[in-house]
Amino acid sequence: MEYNHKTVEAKWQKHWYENKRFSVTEDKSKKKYYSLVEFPYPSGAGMHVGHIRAYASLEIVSRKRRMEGYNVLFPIGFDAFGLPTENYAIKNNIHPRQVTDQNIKTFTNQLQRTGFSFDFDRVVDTTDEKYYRWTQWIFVQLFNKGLAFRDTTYVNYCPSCKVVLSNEDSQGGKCDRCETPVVQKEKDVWFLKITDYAERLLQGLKELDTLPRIRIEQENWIGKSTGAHVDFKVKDTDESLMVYTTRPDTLYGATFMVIAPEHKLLVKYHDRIKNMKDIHDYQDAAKLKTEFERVELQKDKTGVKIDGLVAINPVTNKEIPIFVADYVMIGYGTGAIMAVPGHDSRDYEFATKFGCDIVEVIKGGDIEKEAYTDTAEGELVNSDILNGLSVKEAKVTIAEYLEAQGIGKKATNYKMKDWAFNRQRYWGEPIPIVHCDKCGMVALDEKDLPLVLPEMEDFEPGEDGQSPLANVPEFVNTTCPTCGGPAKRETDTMPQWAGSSWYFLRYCDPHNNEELASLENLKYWMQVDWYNGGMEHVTRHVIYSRFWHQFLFDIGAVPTEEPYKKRTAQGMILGEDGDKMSKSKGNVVNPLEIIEEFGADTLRVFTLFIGDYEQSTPWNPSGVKGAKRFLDKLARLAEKVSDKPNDEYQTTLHKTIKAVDEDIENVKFNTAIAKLMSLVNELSKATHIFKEDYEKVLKLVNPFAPHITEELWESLGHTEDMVFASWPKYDPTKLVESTIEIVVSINGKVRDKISINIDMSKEEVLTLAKSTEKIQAQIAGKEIRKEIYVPKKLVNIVV
RNA sequence: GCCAGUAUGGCGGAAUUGGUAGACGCGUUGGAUUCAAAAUCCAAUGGCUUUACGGUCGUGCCGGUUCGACUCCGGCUACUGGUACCA
Repeated sequence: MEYNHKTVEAKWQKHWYENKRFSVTEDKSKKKYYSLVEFPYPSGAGMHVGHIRAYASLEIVSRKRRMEGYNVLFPIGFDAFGLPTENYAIKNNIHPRQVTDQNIKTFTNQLQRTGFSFDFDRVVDTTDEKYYRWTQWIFVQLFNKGLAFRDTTYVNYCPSCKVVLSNEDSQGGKCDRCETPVVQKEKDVWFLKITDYAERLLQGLKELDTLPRIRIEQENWIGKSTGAHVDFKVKDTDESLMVYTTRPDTLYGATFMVIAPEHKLLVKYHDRIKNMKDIHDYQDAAKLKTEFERVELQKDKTGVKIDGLVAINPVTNKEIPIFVADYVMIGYGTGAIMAVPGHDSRDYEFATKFGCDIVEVIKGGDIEKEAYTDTAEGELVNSDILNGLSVKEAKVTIAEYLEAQGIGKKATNYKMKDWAFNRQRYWGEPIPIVHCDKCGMVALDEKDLPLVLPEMEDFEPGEDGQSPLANVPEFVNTTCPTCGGPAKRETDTMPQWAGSSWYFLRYCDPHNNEELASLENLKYWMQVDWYNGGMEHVTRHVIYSRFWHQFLFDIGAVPTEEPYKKRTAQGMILGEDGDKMSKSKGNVVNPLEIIEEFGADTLRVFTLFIGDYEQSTPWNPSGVKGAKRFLDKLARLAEKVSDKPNDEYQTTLHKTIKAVDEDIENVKFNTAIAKLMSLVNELSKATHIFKEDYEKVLKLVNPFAPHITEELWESLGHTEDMVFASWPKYDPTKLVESTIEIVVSINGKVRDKISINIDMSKEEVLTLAKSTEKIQAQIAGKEIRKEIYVPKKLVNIVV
């Protein structure tokens, strides 16, 4: 019998959602479990099968946890501010609000058609003013603690989107969204001082249960390094030029210095510098270079020697030249370096081009040819007090020496930069700050939040990177909350990362109008027990949200320092052609089409069966029917159900219960399903199936295919639905077989198989093994040198 | 460049405290059922070789350890992701 997936699935979806089977309350009598998936950006294209797969993992876990007796919070929401919606709205002359509402409707429908057990009473929408009121509130707290500030910098600017981009949004010199080459533009922008939390963000990773590659990616992003600050006297001035170096032990090899084009030394001593015009020209040229060009041109070092200023190496006391070059960045360390060309390939290249001295200070290479950089270990030479020491010893000695002389001390640096927190577009949270001539920048009072986005007709961005909000005088012109005088509102909006940095907190108390979420609810639900999302969000989103969470912890708004206990990341489903799914390539698979033809259960099973969950894998359209056949077979087993127990398949059944349980916990959904398929194959060969056993099977399959299993469960006479039925346990005594088959090999090559009793001794097994016809033929006339018996596995005879 | 991951049949992928390589699924071939088809069921399915029994080769490449290596060690190659003048 084949079941009709359309009627069955519609029936159970109606039952679940109308009866709010997945809506939870803070029931303190039960253990809680909080499973979190990254909420989607509700694009106009709707979901693709990748979304289904991303959510399916914790959908399985959540349904399993419910059956295990947990009170499960499994929420969903929409990260709905953003450029695609705004661009679509402009193009089609519709308000982004309307577009967003429509897209959310589409997504919700798709999610429900797939049978996801989300708590739809807790849906959050970042563009809802009841939500972004609290996003703004958090910003105000950050601002009041000095963690939100404005600074003039050169920023990445996309001339097409007409927005300023963070470094993260403009990788490879191209706009993340539209691929237009990015240009540099001077602008006053908002920053969040995430660097203040760098060390804590790094330390907090120790507590996080995650794969090494996920942890390492975050560690690299934070980029901690340790070394020293060293002062280099500038000759004939009181000035010291401070550098940061991770290799103070190579100080004797520092034969010149390089400062970034933006370095303030150039301003302070401009009248002493004789070639100031050359330097100005160089600075101007550097400004024009985009990040992309800097990277592309990295092989060709450029720079200008400062004529009029000379530094002194503090340990050799030699005069060394100072250069300006854009391979030194103003934003990292002190914006100045000591160049050790003998042991740094960048410095080597620069020294060769500009004719600087190259001194070997660590033995082992040939600095005539190239920089010797394999210097994690080695022996110091040409280094006076360090001569003969190992690198390790030299680091200690020089550090003590520098401190004693007062010319340097240990220092730590982080690659991570402050978070550029702004966007010059309409469809984002307005930044709740007022600019007053008298009082400066003033945050809005809590009672004046939310600062609502004004209704507008025209969302075209202003010229010159201005936000469209600047075109609305009613919005811009206001009064100062402090002095009451005339003032102007900030017109930038927040970046997309804002709303997603705390949404998991709102789920704990989504309708609270007094605070972002009550401490009581947060204490019950937090931390998130398991958070699954994309590998691409491991650095930015996860770090940004951890930063906000640590800050909220510091001001007492949340009860835990870290938000997440465990983090996993799913692999992508690629198009049939092996490329990333994208509209432009035309290889997107629409889940609704699969649901129509094969059913939601089939789609769910197949997206998890297709490959290892944490690995990317191409979509295989013909494979879908395999999942469908499995479910049809499972349904057909109902015909064999009987009240009589059956011993035929007990070992397989209990082994499968154990394995499926473990596989789900270990994110091995593909093998869990494979083992269920094997079990169903075996059961379909059995003479009959004991009813209780069939129920166990249905429970195991239920998290993967909830509709059909509910239907079959009901057909067995159950009136309570399966959602809270108990998860099956295996019986350890049934895992052991009395008779097993083992392999007999000669010199490691399999020659025969024998059936043995589980408690036969080694001697008995070996005797039996040697007695078979095939083995006799193999060992006849040969000398047996060694006999190996691996209990329950194999016998190996060496001849 | 650096960091991480991956490499197994026609395809997606299983199997690592070293112990039957290819579970499970797709596809293919043959058969049953059918007026026929779809669906379903049964069987076979890594290469070469053999009528068959069997033999032999085989987990990206080269070498090593071991009774035994997809698994461990040394040396490469290719692809994917992240990151990048980070001092």
